[in-house]
Amino acid sequence: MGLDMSNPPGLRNRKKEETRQAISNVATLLFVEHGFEQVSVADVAREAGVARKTVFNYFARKEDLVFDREEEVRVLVRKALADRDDQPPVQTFQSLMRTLVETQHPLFRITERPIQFWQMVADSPTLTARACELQVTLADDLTEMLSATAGRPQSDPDAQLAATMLMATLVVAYRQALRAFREHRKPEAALISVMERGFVGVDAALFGTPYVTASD
Amino acid sequence: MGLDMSNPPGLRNRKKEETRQAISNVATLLFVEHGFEQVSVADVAREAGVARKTVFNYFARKEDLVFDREEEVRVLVRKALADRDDQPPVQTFQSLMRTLVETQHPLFRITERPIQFWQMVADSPTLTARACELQVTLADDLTEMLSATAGRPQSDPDAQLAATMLMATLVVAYRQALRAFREHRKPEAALISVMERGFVGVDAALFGTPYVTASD
DNA sequence: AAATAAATTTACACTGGGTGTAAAAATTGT
DNA sequence: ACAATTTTTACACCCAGTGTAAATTTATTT
Repeated sequence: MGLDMSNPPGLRNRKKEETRQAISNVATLLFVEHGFEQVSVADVAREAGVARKTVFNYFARKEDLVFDREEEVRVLVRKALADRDDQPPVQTFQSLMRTLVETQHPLFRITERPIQFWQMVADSPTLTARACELQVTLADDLTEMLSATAGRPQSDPDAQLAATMLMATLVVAYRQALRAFREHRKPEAALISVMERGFVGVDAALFGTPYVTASD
Repeated sequence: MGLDMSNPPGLRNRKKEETRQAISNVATLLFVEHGFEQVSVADVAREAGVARKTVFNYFARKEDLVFDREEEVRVLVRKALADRDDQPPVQTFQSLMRTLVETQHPLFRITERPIQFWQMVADSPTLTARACELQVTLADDLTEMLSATAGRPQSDPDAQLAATMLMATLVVAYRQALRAFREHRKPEAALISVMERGFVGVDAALFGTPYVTASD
């Protein structure tokens, strides 16, 4: 039946998913209220009614209690690159981002919720550091996807440059959107403005490579 | 006498600088030989003939035993931006980077030493993460320097985009240079190739802003 | 339904990074 | 030589994260 091959129901797997969610929810609540550094993993465990070890059983690092949606983004990008109709890969990626912003995709819309989430991140050196890590991980993944899509060797310099500049652009665009929101200006306008500028830059930097130029 | 206001000699200050260096040197040796994660701060302290607390007295984090030259880069950039002759700031920065590479500045030349240094970093998740952090810190500092130089408000979106894309470019360029070195190709060629591409992108992205366009 | 196999939770002990405190040792100035 | 200041040290903590083996829960087999 299901489209969800990854989770054959069964009592056991359902409970696993439930406790995982329970722990994650409790953690988020505590972190937002008291700050990431002020809440220990032991606190989270106690509040979730579970052993400390169980928390680490589900989340390798404390920071993973906060960041656990990277994979969704990766899937979106991979799918878009697979479905593209002989448009160059960088253009495909750019279109995807424009669409996600315009359609207010849950992971990209700027509302009160993400604001306080990123405020919590900004208030915690540990979380800020982890966010940096995730950014370069995503850039590396994007590098592989781009080079694979263009039939180029892994870690092709052009792909790496494209991916890193694209991620840089998105990070700055998102930061400016959050800033705009706090200052009661249109966040989407700020986001798109920076994003389009960045995209122009990427296209210029990669001009002549198969990442921005049609292959046939 | 001194150009070095920061260190009035005196027996005490001299010894401080000596022990700091001693600890740092011992640490680097141990880390390169056995790997960052395999060597504990207690090991470093013992080998340096000093108390564990003393190590943390000089270096706030274990990673700081490895990365302690960021400030030198910041100073170089600040000086170049101050000395510029009404060239737009982004161009000044780009010229500085070209010069540092061409003149084989100690912090930028690609030789056996940095290779094993960065290999050690690559082998350690902790150090890799810290390197990411430093990258965004430098980008933020560069943002401020650029916007200040152009007489714009702090955290100007254009400055932030420029700074972040510039840092992204440099990181990719340096990574490719290391890669070229390992594969017995000309590292400088690889570095410059990526760097120039990135600079073209930055100029295109920022076209029309005071960061790449002459002010008078 | 009972018994067994497999996976999960838990208690416990441990390593290592990092901090606070107060005493001991060393440096400075008079 | 003595007093004031700074640095080092020993010691006692807290917290993140890991390994292990026992206990508990779920799945499977007969």
